[in-house]
Amino acid sequence: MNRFMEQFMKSGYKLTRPRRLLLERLEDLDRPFTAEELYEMMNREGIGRATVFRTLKLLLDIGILVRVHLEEGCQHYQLAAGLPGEDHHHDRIICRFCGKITDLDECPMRNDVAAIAKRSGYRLQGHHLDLYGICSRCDADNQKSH
Amino acid sequence: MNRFMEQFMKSGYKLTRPRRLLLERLEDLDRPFTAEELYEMMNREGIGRATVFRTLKLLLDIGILVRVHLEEGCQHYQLAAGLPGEDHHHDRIICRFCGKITDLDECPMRNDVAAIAKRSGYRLQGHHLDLYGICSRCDADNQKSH
DNA sequence: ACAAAAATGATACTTTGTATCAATTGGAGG
DNA sequence: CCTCCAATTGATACAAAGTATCATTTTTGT
Ligand SMILES: [Mn+2]
Ligand SMILES: [Mn+2]
Ligand SMILES: [Zn+2]
Ligand SMILES: [Zn+2]
Repeated sequence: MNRFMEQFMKSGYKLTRPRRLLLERLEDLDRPFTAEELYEMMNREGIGRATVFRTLKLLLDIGILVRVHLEEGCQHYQLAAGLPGEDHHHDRIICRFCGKITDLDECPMRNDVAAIAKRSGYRLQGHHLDLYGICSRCDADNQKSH
Repeated sequence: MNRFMEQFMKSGYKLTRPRRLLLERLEDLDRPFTAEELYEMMNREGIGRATVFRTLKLLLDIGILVRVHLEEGCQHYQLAAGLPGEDHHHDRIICRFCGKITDLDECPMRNDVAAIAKRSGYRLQGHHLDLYGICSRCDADNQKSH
């Protein structure tokens, strides 16, 4: 009964065997993953295709997962950072080598974003920022292997 | 022989009938579109499925089109803003109502992005920013219709 | 006009995701 | 603990999105 299961129960849905197994796997996944990757894992334990896709949709809805759009290849998922229901702010920095994603705790936007937006004629509602770079681990690895 | 066709020729590929027709349609498309939408348009003129998908890939490669990841539903395409080969900077503001995308001419990042990134242990390479809001046209329309 | 190379479109296929539905199961209430 | 029923499941068939193949056509340099 990990933190995901508790959060899941609160949502009112039944905590079934397939869902429990899936939520267990999530513990380990520290990288974005595709539906197909998850399906292959779960299918080894007998979980059906439809169930995996249905559950993914549920977890998005509940807020346990968020969709991630990487530079190439969309339709990835990852654990939602921070607490659900909170301000939906997901500025982040992504390693171009290994795909690791770290959420920024500070928003690096200038104060005059709103002004810039207004000049373009839009009423601003929100934003999403992705920084790209190389994480320290990959950076170190690449130094060595050269 | 519009600006796209000239740019296309320079790339060294043959300017064939299907490609010419497709590049003509692009003139009009001021919104992001899916491959399927484009296929349906072109198919009315006898262009085959494979050709449309192949040509899309070509145009991405040449830099006439860029891929756009919208909040919901990825895999859209739109005309590349600015000149190709230039700094790959595509910060933009997107209308949540009609999908209109306007590129920002100014980058609203604070000067200390690099510092924030460094604190997270990454070596920063670039970024991508999406602002979200309501465009002036949709804003006005919504006022009226209420 | 000719030939070679590039491109096309029909077709079949793969991949990714969804609808259907009979069978199963979790868990609320007795 | 047992019962019951709505919720859920997985098999299957299907739909949508994209790719490989290949015989035929088109483009372009000469
Ligand atoms: Mn921010
Ligand atoms: Mn910028
Ligand atoms: Zn990395
Ligand atoms: Zn709009």
